[in-house]
Amino acid sequence: MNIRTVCLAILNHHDATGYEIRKLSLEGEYSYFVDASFGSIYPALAKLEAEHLVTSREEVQSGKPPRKVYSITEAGRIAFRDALRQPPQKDQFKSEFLLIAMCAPMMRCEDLSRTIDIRIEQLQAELDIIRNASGEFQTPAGAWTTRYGRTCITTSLEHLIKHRHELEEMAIQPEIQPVAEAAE
Amino acid sequence: MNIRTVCLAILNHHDATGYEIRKLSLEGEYSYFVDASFGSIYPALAKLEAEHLVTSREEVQSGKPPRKVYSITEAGRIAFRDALRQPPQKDQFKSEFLLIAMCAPMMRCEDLSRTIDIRIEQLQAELDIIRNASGEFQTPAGAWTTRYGRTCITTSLEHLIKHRHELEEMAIQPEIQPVAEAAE
DNA sequence: TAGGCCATGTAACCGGTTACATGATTAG
DNA sequence: CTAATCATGTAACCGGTTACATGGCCTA
Repeated sequence: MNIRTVCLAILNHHDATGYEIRKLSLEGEYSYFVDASFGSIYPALAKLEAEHLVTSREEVQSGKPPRKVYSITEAGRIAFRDALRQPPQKDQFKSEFLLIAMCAPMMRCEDLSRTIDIRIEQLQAELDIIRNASGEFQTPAGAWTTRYGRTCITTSLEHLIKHRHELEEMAIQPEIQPVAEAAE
Repeated sequence: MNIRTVCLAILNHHDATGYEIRKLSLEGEYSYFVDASFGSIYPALAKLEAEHLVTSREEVQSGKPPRKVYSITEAGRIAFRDALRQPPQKDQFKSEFLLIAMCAPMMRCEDLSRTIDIRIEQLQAELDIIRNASGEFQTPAGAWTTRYGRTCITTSLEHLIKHRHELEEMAIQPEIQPVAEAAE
């Protein structure tokens, strides 16, 4: 999934500036697809314009820098439709967390617990993003996608909360100091 | 999650050649983390060796090309442990399929159905990989990771099977030809 | 006999990120 | 007064992929 196609996808259902596209790709309904940075979006838009797949108009605003609003052209819609039709490449679910989980026995319990906490927070943050996206006007297809995402993330979160202790038990337990005798 | 760390992770629990590391990253228990190609693995291993984090020995085989078997060193184990301890970067779940789902209304029903079929096959293939990985000798942590992965993928698959028709109804329905009158 | 598997490695390329340059406005 | 938000864009860099080079053995 390259930036180019994502730009077309977003412009396909509403006009937007490069700045807005980045926000959508990080926080909005499009965050499942990419995390795009300015350094990739602006050149992609410029290239799409050169190919006449999008057009742009400058909107001068008082107080703020002028916005360059892009719109998709008919040729762009066709190009996008064609891109959609060809078989999608394999979804990728890459998790650094799982690598850490797999190596639990070589971690100190406190480090592992902290890592799990962070992971839980990340999953909750993703659910928040989805909840916010659901609030906005959405197409039925957008709503379907949102429900799908929510289901997957919720399952992941619940499994992690339910089974984290099993993993934590595998970590290196802090040696109980024999100073305990002093308490007697 | 860079290739370098993945090589260390694999070598951390058994010796391997570059060729084997690639297979593990594509099909084995490590497929959650990367899909690494030769072009990245061999240079990574060479660099790790130059840094004394791994060592290698050549094993001549009859009939087959000689294997270069890598082992992790004590310094490598320490470097890996340190890498594990720092907070993991956000997991990424990037799905081209979801982008297509979001655009269901602009697709022909047959194309959409085909895409969903492919996606289901992919998910089933991933489950097969996990099932095979479970069969092998595994550490408890490996088993935990495997269960986690299986839970997430199973949920995804079941949701998709259960709700695919809702999405398919949104696609462009093939126009019913008024030739139907002929049947009367 | 064609294609796949084993096995290692290099070079060209490319898609992306990071950091930089610029600058006004607004909220804390 | 500081930090964040709005807003666009470029240049250097980097981590990876793709394709190439090489070659024997085994299976269909």
